[in-house]
Amino acid sequence: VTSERFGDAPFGYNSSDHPPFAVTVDLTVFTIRNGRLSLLLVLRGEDPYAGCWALPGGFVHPEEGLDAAAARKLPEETKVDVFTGHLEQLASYGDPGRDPRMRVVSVAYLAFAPDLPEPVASYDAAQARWWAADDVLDADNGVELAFDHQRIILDGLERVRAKLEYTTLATQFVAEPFTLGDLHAVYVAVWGEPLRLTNFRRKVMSTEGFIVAVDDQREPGAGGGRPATLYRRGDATELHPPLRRDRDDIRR
Amino acid sequence: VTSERFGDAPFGYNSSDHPPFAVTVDLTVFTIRNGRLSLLLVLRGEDPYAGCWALPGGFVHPEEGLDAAAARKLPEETKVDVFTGHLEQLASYGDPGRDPRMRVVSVAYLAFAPDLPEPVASYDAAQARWWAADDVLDADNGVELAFDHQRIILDGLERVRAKLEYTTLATQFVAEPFTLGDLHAVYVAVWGEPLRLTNFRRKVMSTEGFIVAVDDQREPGAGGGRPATLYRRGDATELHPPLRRDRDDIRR
DNA sequence: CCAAAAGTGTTTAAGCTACACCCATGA
DNA sequence: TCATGGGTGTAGCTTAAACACTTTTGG
Repeated sequence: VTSERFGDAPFGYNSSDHPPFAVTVDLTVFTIRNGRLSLLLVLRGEDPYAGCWALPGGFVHPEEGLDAAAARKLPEETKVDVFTGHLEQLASYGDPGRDPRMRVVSVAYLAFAPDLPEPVASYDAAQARWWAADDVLDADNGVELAFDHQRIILDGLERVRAKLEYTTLATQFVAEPFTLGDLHAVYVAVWGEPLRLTNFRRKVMSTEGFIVAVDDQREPGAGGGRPATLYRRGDATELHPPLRRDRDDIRR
Repeated sequence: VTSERFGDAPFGYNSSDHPPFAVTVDLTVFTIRNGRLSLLLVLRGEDPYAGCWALPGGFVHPEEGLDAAAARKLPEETKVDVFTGHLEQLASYGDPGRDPRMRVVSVAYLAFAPDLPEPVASYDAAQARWWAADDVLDADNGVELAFDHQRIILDGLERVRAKLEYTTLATQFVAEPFTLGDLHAVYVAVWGEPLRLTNFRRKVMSTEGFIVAVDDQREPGAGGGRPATLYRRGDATELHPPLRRDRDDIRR
């Protein structure tokens, strides 16, 4: 079938060599909301998986790169004009049967967003919303996920957690300028463990280029308290040595 | 064009929504040969890129998962009956124009192989061979690479180097049983830096489940010397704390 | 003055580096 | 016995965890 699809290619293949696949991008967009690591999901209105929650995404266009497709969908889905944050490829998922309609290979992307407005606009209500990652995965909450998106979300989560260890990407979760307490809250939310602020401060400050102080500026404490120094993101992208989390699954 | 390709899908899309792509897997197979980190390349006989070296790979079959496609190609390309080693997804590459014939998305895989026989069989000579990674990339050696395979190789290389830091995958480069010197040689080859054997030993031994001693067995020294204890791979997969390399590009 | 949040100092433990030294084998 | 590669002990440095303490604001 449809071997003429590539008939104008200089060296004609026939379609049995390269059956056509649909290629999509799926976005795992993470942010911190109310002190919890959260991700954006959209409610499916049509079968398959009508009524289930799914990662935002869409088909890759004919003349568009994979990264470009992800970058195009990102502002659309988060309802912002320009997306400021971090975007990277996560992994690809292409099991036969993952979409009952046809053979689809999905290239998943991982995005780090600073706190964005809840996308529950009037008519859009319940179509797209932020979910706390724990609530999505703790199953008993009745969140049903479409396709193999649970697998993708789990992979994305692990990547986020790992990346905070050895990169400066935590700063992509906070709006500038930010305090050390803000940054600390990101780590606590993502790793879900206490993490002493006092030693955290020392480690962050000792990594040159992680964060830079905004000259002499301060922020009044909310209900009293000493004003914190304000910072913005530095030039560094990797942490050496890394910030380490204790993992239950691995004992030293 | 060819919208009937998916005409039998329960919810008819038209092809403008999901133009067909070809999907391939490309393999970056790494091993240690003569103390150097090496990878398998095949010589292209046809245009495009005839006479250039390329990563082995091929089209994903219609009813085959991505991992399955990579696992199928791996023994074919390395000319072994069963591939023992490590295989994981690396990343996907889908820029328009990366293949001049048609739109191809390639899912690259990364494989760790113990030292395999040189695949230069008689009639096959110069069709596929192991290249030292440095020689492939140092450009002046006249190795021309097909497609965007230089990018893929660079990504694969960085992944190999990083993985030795925090996983036990170095053991996948040596045949069992092996000595601590063998394992040390893997790290030296991959990282390309001295690494003190004496402290390396301590770190490896202190990580429970990294390697386990083969009961009392020893190997005669080649040109004299004390016989080394023999080990096999343990159950552990991750290293805590990691083995750290010093990186030039990043200063603490 | 008190509560609250920010930030510093200090003790102690743990890990890592470097280097000296001992062990077991072949020639 | 010497050369060679395998393996251990240990002193000293560096990093990190824990916790007590000081600073600066609002009420």
